Amino acid sequence: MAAPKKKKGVVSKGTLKAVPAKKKAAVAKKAPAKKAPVKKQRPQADSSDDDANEEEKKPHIQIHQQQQQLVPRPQQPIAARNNIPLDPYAFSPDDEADANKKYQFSVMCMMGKDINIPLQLDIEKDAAITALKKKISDRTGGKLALNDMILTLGANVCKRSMTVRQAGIKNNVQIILTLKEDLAKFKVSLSDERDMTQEEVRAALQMVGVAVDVVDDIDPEDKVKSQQKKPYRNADGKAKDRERFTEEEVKALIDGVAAYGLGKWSEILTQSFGQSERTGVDLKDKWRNLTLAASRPPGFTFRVSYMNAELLQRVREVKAQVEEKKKKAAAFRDQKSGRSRQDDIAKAQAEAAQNIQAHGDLGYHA
DNA sequence: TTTAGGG
DNA sequence: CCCTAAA
Repeated sequence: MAAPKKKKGVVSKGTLKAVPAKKKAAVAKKAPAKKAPVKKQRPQADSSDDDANEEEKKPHIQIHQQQQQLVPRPQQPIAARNNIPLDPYAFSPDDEADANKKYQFSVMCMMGKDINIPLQLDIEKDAAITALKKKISDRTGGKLALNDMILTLGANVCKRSMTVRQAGIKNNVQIILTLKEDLAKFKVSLSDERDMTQEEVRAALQMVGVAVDVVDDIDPEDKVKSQQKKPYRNADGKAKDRERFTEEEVKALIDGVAAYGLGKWSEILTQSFGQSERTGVDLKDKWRNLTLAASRPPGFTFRVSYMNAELLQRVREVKAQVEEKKKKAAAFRDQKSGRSRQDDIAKAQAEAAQNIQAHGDLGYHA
């Protein structure tokens, strides 16, 4: 643990891991400003489309390093698919009731103010909302992309981060499907990313001709904790140029955790990552996100293609293995030092009593 | 300096 | 990714 590792400073040609070219500019401009008393200010979160702030690259300085090929999203929004002669609104639901699934319900496709297409669906209760959208998409022959639709149940938006059950979906409920394109037409917006009040949702839906109740009958136990999306923007409002972890880096991290243990980020950094812009904190954060990803419900869609079932399974295994090892190590330490949790408490209390015995009254009494 | 967690 | 209390 005494390897001289430098972080932001030298930027030599990448060794093993990806050393993105773009970050070099950022480093270069940050180094000299080492002592600038610049006050960094948190960008006021403007919750815009989370997909829109990816660009803003720097055309210059781009050395010949192979560009990280951006992994395309599964499907493109309607606006981008201008080459389909078919009317995206014209699809007929073909029910094929799989009566053995957990929840069966209907989806009313509110497209425009008048078009309502009832759609019978069923889905596992612990599937992700995204999986549900995928089913709907399939029914349309893929003409409707996942990102085109917003699902609501009453005055609640079914967020992509929720499971079907968490969204409050039950047997025989009716879900409303509204297209983002239509929402845009009416100058309103609904988000399945951030939290919205029921009133906001109700008002927005009303504008596109959908009336819903504002009663919340979702079991509190099934509700997910609020997940406010972070801005991911610099103080100047421009998109932050973050470096996505490459598949190679992720695998190096997983192997590193497996090899050196949980929390050994400095170690992993020096041993499993060659010259890299990453820091131990980066690895720690990434591991946190990886384990979170590994706990996502089936059907959850990730932004990068390498987050496949196999990789996620590996994360789960390493996580379990490493956490267990750490727990046993802690237990061993306690045992070796002749202690136990209970003993610690007893000992502390004894010491406290001792102190009172020794210095107890501190001469405060008359 | 490195970790661990919340932001 | 950032910020920072603790270790």
